[in-house]
This record gives sequence, C-alpha cells and structure tokens, in this order.
Amino acid sequence: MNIGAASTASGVSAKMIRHYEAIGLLRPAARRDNAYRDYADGDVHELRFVRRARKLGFSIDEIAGLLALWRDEERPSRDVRRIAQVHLADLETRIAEMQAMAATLRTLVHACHGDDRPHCPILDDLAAEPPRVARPS
Amino acid sequence: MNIGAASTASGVSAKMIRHYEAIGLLRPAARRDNAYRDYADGDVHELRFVRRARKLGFSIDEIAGLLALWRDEERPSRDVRRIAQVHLADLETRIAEMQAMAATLRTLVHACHGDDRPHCPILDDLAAEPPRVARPS
DNA sequence: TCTTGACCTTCCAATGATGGGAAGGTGTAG
DNA sequence: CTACACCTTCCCATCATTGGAAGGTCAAGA
Repeated sequence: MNIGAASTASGVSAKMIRHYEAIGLLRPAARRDNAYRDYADGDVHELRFVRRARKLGFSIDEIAGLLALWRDEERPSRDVRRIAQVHLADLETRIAEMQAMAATLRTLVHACHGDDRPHCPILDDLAAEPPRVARPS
Repeated sequence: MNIGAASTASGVSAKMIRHYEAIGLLRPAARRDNAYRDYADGDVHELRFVRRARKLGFSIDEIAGLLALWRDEERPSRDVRRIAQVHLADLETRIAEMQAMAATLRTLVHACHGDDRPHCPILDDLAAEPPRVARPS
C-alpha cells in the first residue's frame, strides 16, 4: 500500500505520516524497490490510533507513550490511565483559563453599545491600570 | 526609561517588547544616543494594553486592530465590539471542542481500572475502528 | 514510443507566541 | 580598573501542521 492509500485509509495526511516517521513517532516504513513507502494493514491501524489520540488532544510525546503501551500486551493499565489522567487535568486547566477569558469578554461585549459612538467599555478595560495587588514586601 | 524598566512597569518581557516592535505591532521605540530604546509613560500604557489583550486571548492581529481603534478617539464602538465578538465566538468554539475531548477522556479514565492488569478501555477506544459513517456516494 | 497526469521522494520554510542564548557594546558603582 | 548589570542584534527552539520546490516513478492513452 502506497502512502497515499494509507493516508486515505487512516485519515492521516501523507505529509503527517512522513513527519511522524521523521520525528520517530512511527517506525520507518518498509520500502519498495522504487523507494516508495509500503504500508500493511497493521500500519494503517497504528496510524488510526495516532489520529484518534490526536483528536483527543494528546501530544506527540504522550502518543509515543500510548503507542508503546498499546504494542506491549503485558502493560499494566495503570500506565495508560496515568497518561490519560495527566492529559485530562491539563485539558481541564486550559478549559478553565479559556472560560475565564470568555466570561470576561462576554461581560465586556455586553457592556459595549456597539454603535457609532466612540465610548467603549472594552477598550476602557484593556487600557485600565492593573489592580495594585497587595504585595507584602 | 530603558526597556528593562518598561518591562517591569508593563509586565511585558523585554524580549516580547522587542518582538512586538519587530513584527510591527508597536511603533519603533525612540532611541537614545547609545541606541538604547527609550520609553515614555504612554508607551508603557500601550504595553499594558497589549498585555491585557493577550491575557484575554486576543491574537496579535486582533490586538493590532484594537490598538489602532484605541488610538483613534473617533472610532465607533461597533468596530471594537465586532473584534471582541469574533474572538469570543472563537474562544467558545475551542472551549466546546476541548470539553468534548475532556468528556470522552473522563469516561475512558473512569472505565479503566488502572491496575496491574493489561486490559484497558482507553487503548481499546484509541484502537477502535472508526465508525463507518454513511457516506452516500 | 511518447506524453500526460497522478503519484512518490527529499528538503526547506512558514505559521504564532514566546523563550534561550551567544557575542558584543554601554553605564555605573566600588 | 574592574565588576556587574544592562542593552544591542542575531540565530535557534518550541509544537503540530502545511505548503511548495525540484525531481523520480508508474500507468494509461494516442
């Protein structure tokens, strides 16, 4: 199977398949006489694994770990769970940060008339002096 | 005021101040005889504006627009509001995507025993065949 | 047989926001 | 005079992905 077919079958772009190989996430593909990469069904399965993990937001490093565990029939599920938990906590932190941003923005957008007049609470907020937090020497 | 003082006063790192100047977000700073950048209070105010906007997740391009509007005493607040609204919608989309990831992950982490045994629903999910979506030719 | 077009190869570069660090000039206090 | 803190520019790295150039390969049709 050429890289194009593997790409179609897995949903991972050919560009990314080569990239994943280059950075060592995937083992070097078999080559035909013409130097074309040659993929088997198992490889496509791995590519789909990677794609699904990316869709869940795992980093390449994390996926490398997950792939290694997946290949190891004896892995303790604890190891897999730990990776997933760390990533989940990470996601939750970032979601909370973005929700804080969104909440502030919603308030500001709501407060802004959004008409011809120049007065704008959004700019007022952006330009505001930062609150002088009490910082005991 | 040297760049270090402006950095301390604004909360924007000296590195980033130079960067913002290099990419054209900020006007080239005044220079002293020794070629050191020289900042006035107004510049620090602008830097704080940029910092606050970054904290709300605005992109550099969006901040460029906001800065221009801020400088223009005659701007219609509508223009500001539109930028903020687009960004807010963007944030909400990304939050929803991440929440979908997190929800899936929570389910999987919950389903995984996380012990010595190799069986792991997390890997099972990642390795699952993608649902064959009906795709009427 | 020749051409066309769809594939494949490698290599280089860009994205966006930020940081690290090198190599060298400047300012000030001891 | 010497430290040391500051400043300058320049290059490189991150992370995941995409775009493109320059060139090789293969199959089908005239």
